[in-house]
Amino acid sequence: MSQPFYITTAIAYPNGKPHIGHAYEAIATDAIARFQRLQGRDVRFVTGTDEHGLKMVQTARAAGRDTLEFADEMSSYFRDMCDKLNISYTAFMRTSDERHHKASQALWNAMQERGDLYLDRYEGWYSVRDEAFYDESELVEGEGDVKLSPQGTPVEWTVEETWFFRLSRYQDALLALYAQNPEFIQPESRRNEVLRFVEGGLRDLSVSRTSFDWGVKVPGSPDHVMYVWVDALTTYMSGIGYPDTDGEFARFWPADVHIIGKDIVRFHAVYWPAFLMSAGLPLPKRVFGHGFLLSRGEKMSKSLGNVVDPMELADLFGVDALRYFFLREVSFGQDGSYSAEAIVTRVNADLANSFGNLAQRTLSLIFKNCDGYLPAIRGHAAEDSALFDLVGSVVATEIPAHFENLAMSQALESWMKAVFACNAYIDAQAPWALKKSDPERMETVLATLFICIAQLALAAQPIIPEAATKLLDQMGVPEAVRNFAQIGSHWYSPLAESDYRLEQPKGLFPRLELAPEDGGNP
RNA sequence: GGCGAAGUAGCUCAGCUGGUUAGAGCGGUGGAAUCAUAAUCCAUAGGUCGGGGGUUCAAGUCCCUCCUUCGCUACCA
Repeated sequence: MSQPFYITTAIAYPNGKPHIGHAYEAIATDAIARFQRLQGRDVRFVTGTDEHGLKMVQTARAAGRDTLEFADEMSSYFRDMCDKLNISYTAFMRTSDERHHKASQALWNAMQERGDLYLDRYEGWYSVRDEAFYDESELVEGEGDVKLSPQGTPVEWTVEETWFFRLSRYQDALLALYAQNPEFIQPESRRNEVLRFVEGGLRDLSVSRTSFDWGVKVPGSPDHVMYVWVDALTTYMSGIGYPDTDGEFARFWPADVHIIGKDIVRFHAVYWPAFLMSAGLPLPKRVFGHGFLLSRGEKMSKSLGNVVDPMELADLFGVDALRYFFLREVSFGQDGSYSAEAIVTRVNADLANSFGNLAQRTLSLIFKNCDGYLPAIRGHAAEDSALFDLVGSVVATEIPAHFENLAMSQALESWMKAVFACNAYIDAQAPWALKKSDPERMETVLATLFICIAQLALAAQPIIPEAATKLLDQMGVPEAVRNFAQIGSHWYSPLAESDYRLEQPKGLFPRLELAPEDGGNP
C-alpha cells in the first residue's frame, strides 16, 4: 500500500473575493501535492474557507444579506478559483459545515478533559476587525483622539466572560518541540521569530466570544462561540474525517505539512500544536510560512488600486503559465514581485522558447522524417549518453530533492538546465542535416530527444499539469510510466515497436503578448 | 530599544561549514544555424560582492562598526 501524504493550505477568510495571495498559496500547495502523487504517495489535500467571526456577520449585514447565505456565495468564489487553477484538493472544508462543528466541539471537549480550559472574565480593548484584545500599552492614537489597535483598527473597551486556554502550560513543551524538530517551522527566519516569541513567555489565550453567535457553539456553554482560530485550525482535522478517528483520519493524521502565509505562523506554530498536545493528538510534521506577492514591489491595497484578480491573470495568460511563473520566479518562503511584463518574459523564455519549442521541433522532425513512427535507437554515441545522464539525474534526483524541500523555484531551475542541454544537443547533432548524411544516426538522435522530453514533461507536470499531460498524451507515453519511479525505465522501445504514430504536433506553450495597457508605467 | 533577515553584473537573484581567474537567467553586443512557436546554439558583458576597520597564509563567505530596506517583538516619556 502506498504511503500516505497529507498537505493543507490555510483556509481562507471569505469576506472578500480571492486575491492573488490565495491563488499563490493554492498553486504552491497543489504543486507539492501533485509531486507527491507522482512519487506514488496516497495524497490528501485539504483547503477551504473559514467563515465564522464577527467580520463575516458585519460584512453580510452591510450587504443586507443573511450571513450563511452570504458565506455560501463567498465560499463558492474560492472553490471556483481552485477549480479554475487546477487545484487538486481532495476536500474543500467549510467551517460552517455541520460536520466541522462536531469536529471543533470534539477537539474542545478533549482540551476540556485535559483541564486546559477555564472560564474567566476578560476586560480590555477589543478590535472587532482583528478579533483580538489589546493591552492599553499597545494602542496607538488615531485621528481625533481615537484609540486604535497596532494594526490601526478601531477598538472598544469590552468586558466579557470568556473561556481561556492554558497556553502558559505549554511553553516548555513547545520549546522542546522546536528543539527536537528543527524542521517544524520553516523557513528558518520564521522559526527564529517563533522561538523568541515563545521564549518570552506565553499568556493564556482567550478562546471564546459572547458578543456574537456566528460560530461554533462551545459545548455546555451555549452563550459562547469559539474563537475563530480554534475552529479554523480544526478544518485540518475535519477535512479528513475527524471526529471520526478511524478511517481517513487514522491513516492521514498528522499532516505532513501545513502551507500557510507568513502572517499566520504564530497560530500554526504556537497555538495549534498546543491545542493538539492538550487534546492528546499527534502534531503536524512541518509548518511552512510562504512569503507575499508584491505587485511591482508594492503591497497590494485597494487604495493603491493595484489589486489584481487572479482569475483575470489566468484568463489573460493561461493557468499553466501563471502557475509556472509563480513557482519559478518566486523563491518559496520569500516575498516575490510580479507584473504583466515579468510573467510574459518568463513564460515566453522558459516555456514557449526553450521547452515548448524543443518539443515542437523534435516532434515535428519525427512526424515529417519518420512518418510519425517513433524511430529506433541504434547504439549510443557519447553525446547521447551524456544527455541521458544529465537529464536523468535532474529528473530522478535533483528535482525530487528540491520538491521535498519545498524549493519549487530551484526544482524548475534544474529543469531548465536540462532543457538547455537538450537544445544544445539538438543543435550540435543537427538531425535535420543527418537526414541526408546519416539517416540512422538521425533516428537515434530523435529517439534520444524524445525520451528526454518525456522525462522533462513528467517532471514539470506538478507545476504545469495541463500542458504537461497533453504533451505526454501527444507522445503516447503510457499512463503506467507517468511517475518519477517509472519514467526513467525502458518504456521507449516497446512504444517505438508498437504501431503508435504521432499526429501532427501542436504547440502547447503559446508565446504570450503584452497588452498595450500593461506595457507602460514602470 | 531588543532580536533577526537582506544589501553581489543594467534587471531578478545563486553563492553550504572561509581557499584556484565571484556564478546563473533575462536584457545588451558579436557570430553560427535555419528542423522549430523569428524560436535555438556559441562567444561576450571586466561587478571596489552597501561604507569603513579587523582576524587570517587566504574573506562576498568570520569579528567589530556605520548606512539603507524589511520582518518579529518590547517599551517609554
